[in-house]
Amino acid sequence: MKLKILVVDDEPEAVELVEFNLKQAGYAVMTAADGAEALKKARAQPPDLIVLDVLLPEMNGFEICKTLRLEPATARVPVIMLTAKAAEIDRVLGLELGADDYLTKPFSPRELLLRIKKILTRGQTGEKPCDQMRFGDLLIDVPRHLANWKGKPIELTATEFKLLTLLAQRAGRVQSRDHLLRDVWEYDSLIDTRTVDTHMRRLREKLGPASKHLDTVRGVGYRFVE
Amino acid sequence: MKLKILVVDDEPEAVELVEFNLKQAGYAVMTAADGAEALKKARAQPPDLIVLDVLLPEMNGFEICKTLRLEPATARVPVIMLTAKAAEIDRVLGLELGADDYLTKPFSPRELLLRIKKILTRGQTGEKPCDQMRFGDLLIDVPRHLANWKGKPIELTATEFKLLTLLAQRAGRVQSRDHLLRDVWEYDSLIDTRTVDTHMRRLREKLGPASKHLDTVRGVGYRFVE
DNA sequence: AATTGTTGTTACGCAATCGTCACACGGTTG
DNA sequence: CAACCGTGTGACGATTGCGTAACAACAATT
Repeated sequence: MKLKILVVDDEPEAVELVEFNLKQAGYAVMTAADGAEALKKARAQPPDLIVLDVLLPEMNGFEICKTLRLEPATARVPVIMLTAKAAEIDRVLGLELGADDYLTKPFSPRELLLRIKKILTRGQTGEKPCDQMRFGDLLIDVPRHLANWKGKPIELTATEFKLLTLLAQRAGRVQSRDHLLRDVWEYDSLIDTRTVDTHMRRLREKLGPASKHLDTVRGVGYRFVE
Repeated sequence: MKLKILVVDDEPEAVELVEFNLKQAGYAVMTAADGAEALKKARAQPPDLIVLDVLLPEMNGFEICKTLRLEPATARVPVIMLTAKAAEIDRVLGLELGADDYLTKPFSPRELLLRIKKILTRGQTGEKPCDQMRFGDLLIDVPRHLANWKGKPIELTATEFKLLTLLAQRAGRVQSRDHLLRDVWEYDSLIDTRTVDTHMRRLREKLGPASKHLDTVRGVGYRFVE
């Protein structure tokens, strides 16, 4: 019994690429090119997960997501958003839309598969979407945009919070500066700057004792340890 | 019924060398000098495997690979990439491109034949170089950039870790100093080959008892044994 | 317009790391 | 047995990478 995934994107090439990779990975794939088609198919045959591009003609991904959430048949289907700008991430993952994850284009199919697998296996174990993360005394609340240390709030700027969240979500795995620049800052070029270092410093400063979670892996990047 | 292999390279000499060796080994060989020709031939008569040079005029190997993956007729054909720099290996082997293996130039025909044989006999069990490796009490976690010996972490520098990972991934096969320099140090052939010795020494030192996995093959190079 | 807060860049110093050299050791060969 | 070759070992400058601070650009607010 294959798991069904609905892929919504108006670019046929993108759909094909994703579809191929998902089928390769053993999923059953449905596709839709616009919002109306997506809603129709999702209602007729609720999938186990939806990959949803934000930039669509007429009805955009946000509206589709909202609509899906309102209808009982599709309210609980996990959604992964594509092309969300960094500025929109909070909204996407927050309670307003309730997407389960996001990816910024261009993304590697590998990355997408990992996210999908994570979400789908999470469903089996009955865990709720972790918009809240706790590591010891450190609490990160993504939708509320708050970080706590032993109950005491830590005031972080938008960039710092994004950086922290990203590292925490990928806890354990080392993130290179390039990778962080791409995901937090949305730079596609490999420009050599010390921007990441500076923000890591500010983040550590504000985190205080909680900064023990932030590891430097010399010559490679940074890592969040639990 | 001979297995068909498509060789794509713009240098006639390289093609000839590979072609000769493959025919010698009992394969049927098709050749192409550029991307367009390669795609055309691959579509017309899908081969059992493709040897693909990255550096090609006009359309490079990455694009060809992507295109091949998108078309049903060629999507499942294994690809071995040539001339990938060490920095690009992850991308090449990742799901984005989905190559099955790679070789850095210059390579020995023998090496290429081994890789080809391995892939073709592998059959449909889509084994990919996994990102966690265990050898007895030694655990190597690539994304986390960690090495463990009986649960105790071993602190390695970036170069040491790369060296260990590379040897472990090619477990069993002897790696010459030149080969290691190309893959770990990214073909800075200006570097003294004794550098490898020094790093092997440091690696062994830090690995402690786990260094029993690192064999010296006198007059040839080093080998990781399980 | 001025102030405040946030962000990205630049400069610089320190320390970890790297590559090289010189020498010691052991196996190999004649 | 002695000369030789290849490797292990230790030490030492040179380099690199990172943390830090100061600065400039920019936006938001007053």
